[in-house]
Amino acid sequence: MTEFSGRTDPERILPLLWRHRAPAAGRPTGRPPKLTVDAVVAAAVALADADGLAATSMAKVAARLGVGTMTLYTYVPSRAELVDLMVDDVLAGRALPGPGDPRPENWRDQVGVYADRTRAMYRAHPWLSQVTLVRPPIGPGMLAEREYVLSTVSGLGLPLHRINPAALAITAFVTAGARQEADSAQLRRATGQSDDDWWLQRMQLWEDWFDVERHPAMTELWNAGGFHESEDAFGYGLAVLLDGIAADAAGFSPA
Amino acid sequence: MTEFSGRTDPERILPLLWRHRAPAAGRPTGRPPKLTVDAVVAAAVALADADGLAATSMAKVAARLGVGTMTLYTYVPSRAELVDLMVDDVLAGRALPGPGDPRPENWRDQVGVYADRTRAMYRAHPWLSQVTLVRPPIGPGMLAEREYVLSTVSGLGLPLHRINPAALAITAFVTAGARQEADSAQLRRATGQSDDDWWLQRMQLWEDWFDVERHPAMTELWNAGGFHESEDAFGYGLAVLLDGIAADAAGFSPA
DNA sequence: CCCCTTCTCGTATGGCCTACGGAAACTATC
DNA sequence: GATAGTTTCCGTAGGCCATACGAGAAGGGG
Repeated sequence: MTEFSGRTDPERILPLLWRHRAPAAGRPTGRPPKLTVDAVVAAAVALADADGLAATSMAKVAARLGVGTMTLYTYVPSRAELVDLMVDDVLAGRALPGPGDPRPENWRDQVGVYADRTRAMYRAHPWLSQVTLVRPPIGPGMLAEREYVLSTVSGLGLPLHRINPAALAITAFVTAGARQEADSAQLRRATGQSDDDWWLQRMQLWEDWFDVERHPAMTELWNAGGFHESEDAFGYGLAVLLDGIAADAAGFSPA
Repeated sequence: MTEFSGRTDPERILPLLWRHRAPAAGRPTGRPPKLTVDAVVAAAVALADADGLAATSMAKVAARLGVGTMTLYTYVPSRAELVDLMVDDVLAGRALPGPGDPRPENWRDQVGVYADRTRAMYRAHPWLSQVTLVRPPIGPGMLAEREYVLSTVSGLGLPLHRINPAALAITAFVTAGARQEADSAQLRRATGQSDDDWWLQRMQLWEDWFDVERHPAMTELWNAGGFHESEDAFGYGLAVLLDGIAADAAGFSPA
């Protein structure tokens, strides 16, 4: 099941995301902490990378750090906040070019940088596909992403009310592809079977169940070999999506 | 966390998906069953619709049917198979036009039918967004979807190796949108708070954290009002994606 | 040496899936 | 009507999970 980010108290999670410590005015001190928030997040990310998000229980993260389970609750209000912190951490890890940083000139290549790094992020942290991002952690990583993608489409000449939709469409498509790849990798690990083997195993039973009459388009494409030598669907889809956005923008430029 | 479909033994799940009973040759009979597979699946879907997939435990499904928990294991090998059956059931529930059934003439409208019914499906069954479909149940519902989407792009004149990628890109984009909407609906239910309220609550803390210098494109678009009167991102994105596919196909047609 | 503050973490509760195996319910046969 | 054969029903038990609560430990400042 998907973990739901975005259920966390903003007054508590925002200072954590931006790593603002409490003012600590009189600093009365007390027992010194064994850990830091960063150490907890890093251990959780490492565990999730290795064993998946379901295996990233509070008990296992604590064990990896050599402390008792309940100690974690000193650093993080609950597991939900920990997941938010993990997510923004890896989002920021893409290190997308900020304002003033060097980037490709062509806007399509700029989108390419975003797509490549996002795919790499999901490959390194496939558990990310288990966390919905409809209410994302409002942290540095998430804001850097929005800034970068918006900056790539801002100069195209789109009308004002289409700039954000275009950026969101690009993000949605890129993320969908990266998530499918991540889910695939996790299944391969969990089952020891590749996607190709999985489909092959089912193809052997294909003729028992497949009704040619009800699926003429599939059958025709199959017989013509159209499933075998397919182009990469996400590369193709992103290319034509960008074509469509560019054509839309061109319609508003002076001819 | 996402539930992983596609981990199920094909020899057991395929007959269930297609509802082929064992031959029952000598039919020795025995104690008559209280339930059917369909009844179990229907109860599980109803429960998931109402309370979400996490709340759809074997114990709760059994309770809803008035039987002991372990009784369910007579009908389905495990919870994983039950989820597969639930998924194919609701996929088939879209009742997409099959070969010979009436459908819009224009291919864009045909895709529109697919998009609208898929969105409606995710609205009715938001738990679907928790199940990855990279190894989907090979059942009637899933095959009907592939057949329909492929049939809409088959007549465009695309080269053979781009027909399936185009169909997959459409599915990926439509599904990504529907899933975001579903996640949003689930969060609204779980928290009692709409997305707008959620963002508003965080906007109030915006100035404490947001650095204008690092986010010039966002800032400019915000000040110009580009976030307020935004067009629907998924409607816009699907339109330009189809534009891009059509333009690609036109490049192969005789001029 | 004591107080104050902070961090540490054992225990306990209520849930989850499902392996196992005995009891129950039905038909067919004698 | 008894018995055998077959199938379905389901209680129990074990090993996971998050986290509320509160007692005790470990520092600094006086």
